[in-house]
Amino acid sequence: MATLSDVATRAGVSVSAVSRVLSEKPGVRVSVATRQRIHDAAKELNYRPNFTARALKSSRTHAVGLVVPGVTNAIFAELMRGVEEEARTKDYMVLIASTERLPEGEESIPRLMGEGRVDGVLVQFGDHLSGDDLRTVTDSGLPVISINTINPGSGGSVRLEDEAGMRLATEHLIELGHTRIGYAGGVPTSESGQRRLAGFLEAMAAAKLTVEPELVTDFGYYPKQGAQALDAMAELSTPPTAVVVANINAAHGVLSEARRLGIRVPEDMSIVAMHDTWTAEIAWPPLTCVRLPLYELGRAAMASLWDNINSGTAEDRVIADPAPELIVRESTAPPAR
Amino acid sequence: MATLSDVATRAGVSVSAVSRVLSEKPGVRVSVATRQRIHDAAKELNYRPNFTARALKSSRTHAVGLVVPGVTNAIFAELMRGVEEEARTKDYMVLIASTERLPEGEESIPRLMGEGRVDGVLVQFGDHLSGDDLRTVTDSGLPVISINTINPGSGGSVRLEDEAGMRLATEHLIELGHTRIGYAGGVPTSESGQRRLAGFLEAMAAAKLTVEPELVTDFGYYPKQGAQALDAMAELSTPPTAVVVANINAAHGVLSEARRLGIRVPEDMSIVAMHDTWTAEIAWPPLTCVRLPLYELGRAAMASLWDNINSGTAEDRVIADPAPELIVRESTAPPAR
DNA sequence: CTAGCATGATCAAACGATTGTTCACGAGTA
DNA sequence: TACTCGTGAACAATCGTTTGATCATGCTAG
Repeated sequence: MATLSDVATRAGVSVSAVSRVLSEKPGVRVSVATRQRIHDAAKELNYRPNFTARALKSSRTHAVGLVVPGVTNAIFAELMRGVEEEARTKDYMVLIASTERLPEGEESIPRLMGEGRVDGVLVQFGDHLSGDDLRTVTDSGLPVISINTINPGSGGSVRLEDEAGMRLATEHLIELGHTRIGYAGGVPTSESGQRRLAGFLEAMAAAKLTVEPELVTDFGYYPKQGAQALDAMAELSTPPTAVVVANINAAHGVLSEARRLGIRVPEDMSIVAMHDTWTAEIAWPPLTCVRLPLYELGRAAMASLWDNINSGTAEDRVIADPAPELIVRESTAPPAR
Repeated sequence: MATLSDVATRAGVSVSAVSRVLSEKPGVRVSVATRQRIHDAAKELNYRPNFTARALKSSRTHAVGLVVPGVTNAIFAELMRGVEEEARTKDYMVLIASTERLPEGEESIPRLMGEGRVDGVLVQFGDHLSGDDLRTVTDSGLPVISINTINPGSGGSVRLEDEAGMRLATEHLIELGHTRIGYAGGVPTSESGQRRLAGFLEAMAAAKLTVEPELVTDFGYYPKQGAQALDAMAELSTPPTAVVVANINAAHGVLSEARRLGIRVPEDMSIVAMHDTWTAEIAWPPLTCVRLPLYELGRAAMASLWDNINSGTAEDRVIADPAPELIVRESTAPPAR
């Protein structure tokens, strides 16, 4: 709680002298003696610069906002870990803003962005964020990096190779011998969802397999919606022998629902999912997944935001290293026959 | 980006008038006409009070820190959700500080607390936080609420009924007919760990069952450590027929390891775990758990911190509503014979 | 007619740090 | 001796809000 002027008094100098010495700017003219006295006084008083004062003067808060659809899923956790770690190296703090269950008319996003609380924002648009919210975010004038979506307005983005990932997943099923393959995707308005679907369709087309419309669903990425997707497919006269699920959270829902419906995985139906979080291993059966670098995505997002804050550059980056990788576990097998 | 003085100019009044009107303090004498003009001007300029300036003047940042051992687990997620939601009702923001993989000598905690960035801190001590860290936190003078640990220094705490929870879990196994029951606990220095162990021992004593020392382990709460615990028990000449795992994350590790060792759950060994997160349902077999109110714990923690910030009161609360509840799934069964 | 007072608004001093400008002093030069 | 210049440090304004103190005005009451 010691202030600059406390230190100044104790060292017998002016506050400006203390400020200059402690901030260690090159080219300050202070004698060795006073420099020493200032350092001593600061140490004795356990001086720490007051963040709010600094932020007011410099209009830099050294904090960024992370806007996410929800915090209770493993994908968020991985992403968060990457963001957190990169933020630490940049001497930044992370403010979480979850859009989950936001009451109607709640304006926490505009407030987060409009009050000068953060220097920039990382946004992962969920399925349910409105165009209004999007506009608020992009119109704020703050540096924004959108995660896994190309931002229609200004601002940069970081993305994964969704298309390649889904191709990999689909090819795996095709190689196993499946021909009637279903797709459980996200809501069609989502841009990354479109890329994932494209990857699936490409792989199917490349193998000269037809994709029947009723085998392509777009309920969403939550477990419940995965369950819905499976329900829809199970009702068909000839259900698919394998399903590509565009999100691992939804895949967990698919698995639960399969158990409920008495569909054996992988004997009756193979499941391959997008994203490889730690929950893939504890699931039953352990999920065959495509691993995309979520942690690196988080790091890259934070790094890009930092660049954007400090130099105004805004680029759209694709995180391709490490490359998408198929992790084969026990939820996929050749079709029964 | 509009400031008070921008609004003042536009409305043709002084900044102080604007400040008083917009902050809506009772007992301000401003005519209806100017009041209206001020409101209009503020709206037209889309004025938002600058957070840093406000924080500097009032020494209130309307932000709290949440210090946790890690962000990639479902227990954190539940807790976080509660904290977040309560914070929103109190008009507070949450800053995450993970102590996971903190480089040696990293002083992010002292900085978080010493620079006036937050009005208070919520701390969930993990297994690996040093006494030094603890002292830094309690000595900072900031309001602190510790989560699921009684804080040795000042500051309040919120806890769960760990003891009752473990009793419930153990009694479940006893009722199923198990007599040789193992215990996979957290590191012995953790206070909540001691309470959990106590609950286990009580239930065993009440049933007049002996607890052999080699059946009680204390590796920790991470999946890997759960696996270690199972390894240790499996090596015994007579392994237990059931194991109480003091943390669901560790339980997932136990399950994986059991699969690796060819131990069938629940046929060869029953597993019951503490905490009921969403991962319990996707595990194989779905885990029998004791549900403790983690979400409510998060809310209560934030609410207590708020009280502490605003009135200086610091109490130790036990969150007993809803009461611990046994959720029976498929990882427990009567002993084979 | 003027002291007293309520009303409505402005002034100005903080909060703590940063930073361009100024100042005092002594050494070096003409 | 007078002037310049370099050095080491203090002065003072500023960031945007808050808030106690002050002030101008018109009205009531004595």
